[in-house]
Amino acid sequence: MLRLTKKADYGLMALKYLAEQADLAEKAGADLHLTGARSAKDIAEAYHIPPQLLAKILQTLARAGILVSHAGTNGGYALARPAATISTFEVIRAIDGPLFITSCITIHGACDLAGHCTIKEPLRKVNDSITSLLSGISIADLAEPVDHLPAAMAGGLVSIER
Amino acid sequence: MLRLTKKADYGLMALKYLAEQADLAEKAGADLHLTGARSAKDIAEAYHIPPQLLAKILQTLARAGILVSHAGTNGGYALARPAATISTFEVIRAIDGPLFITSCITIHGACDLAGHCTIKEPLRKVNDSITSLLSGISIADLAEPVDHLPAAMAGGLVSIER
DNA sequence: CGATGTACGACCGAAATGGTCTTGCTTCCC
DNA sequence: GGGAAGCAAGACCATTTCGGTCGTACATCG
Repeated sequence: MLRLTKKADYGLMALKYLAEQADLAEKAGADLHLTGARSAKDIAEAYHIPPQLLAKILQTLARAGILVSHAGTNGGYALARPAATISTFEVIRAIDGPLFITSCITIHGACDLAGHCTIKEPLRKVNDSITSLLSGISIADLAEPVDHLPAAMAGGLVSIER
Repeated sequence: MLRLTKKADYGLMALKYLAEQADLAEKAGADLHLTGARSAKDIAEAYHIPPQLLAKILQTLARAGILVSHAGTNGGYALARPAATISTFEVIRAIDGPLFITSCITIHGACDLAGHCTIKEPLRKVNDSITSLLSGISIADLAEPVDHLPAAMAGGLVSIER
């Protein structure tokens, strides 16, 4: 249940990586017009993921305004904004699309089963809770050792085993 | 993203329905050994969902100990416990299986990509938050008009449009 | 015994997912 | 200017998952 796709996984990993690069570049005082830009291939190699697939993911991220791309030799991708201002929610939505927790809630909020689906209201709230949870977590939060996560993440630690 | 399957949807709807039936039966003082038992076909008709599919879902729930079944004429399914003690999490897990938010976290907690997946730790916490969120919502919460949901559901209402 | 209903496994088509290939266009550097 | 490095984008494909159906077997009540 509640699985996010491998693409989203990859996307988050790549963003985290780029965030670290940007951080390093900044600390080194580098005067690159694109601080910490890295090619899709580099990132793919770092994490052992299919380069072509990652490329496609990065492209969609760039289209969504989360990354900026730079073609040509020594080109690559870099964060379009500071890592702290990019939420995981935004990323996931850009990659996986605006899907909802319940199949019954469409884009227009209408239920296929007009009247007889009384379950959707409470579930919509669950949905909202999750979105706000994800919205509260930025790429920067992923990049740094996470001991103190945003308040949104408070909550029991239910252990899940089969 | 974060979609739960139609089966889980159906399962929750059916449980809600059964919870209401049990409630009615109790109020009427009925002395049924199985209070509010309903056949799969009845429920399916009430919500316009494929009867055979629902039957299979109910069987799964019965195997999970959430429902009790009674074969034969006038048989059917009823809640095995009070609706307030059945969490949505439990239901979803029974139907969809113990899947995790990130594909990288397996049952054994091991990551395919041994070392180089540094994203999983924070995501695991998100995962835990969601589980505890769902654990805090019972079937009874779904059945009654939901104005005051459990505290776990506090959180911003982020509106999501395409 | 027969009607009603659960139990369960095999099966199937459609859609989503994960991934590859090809082709084209930009930019840098020699 | 001409490569080489790199992004852009779309067609394409294999595999899995999902939603749903069918058939058969078994239980129970009247």
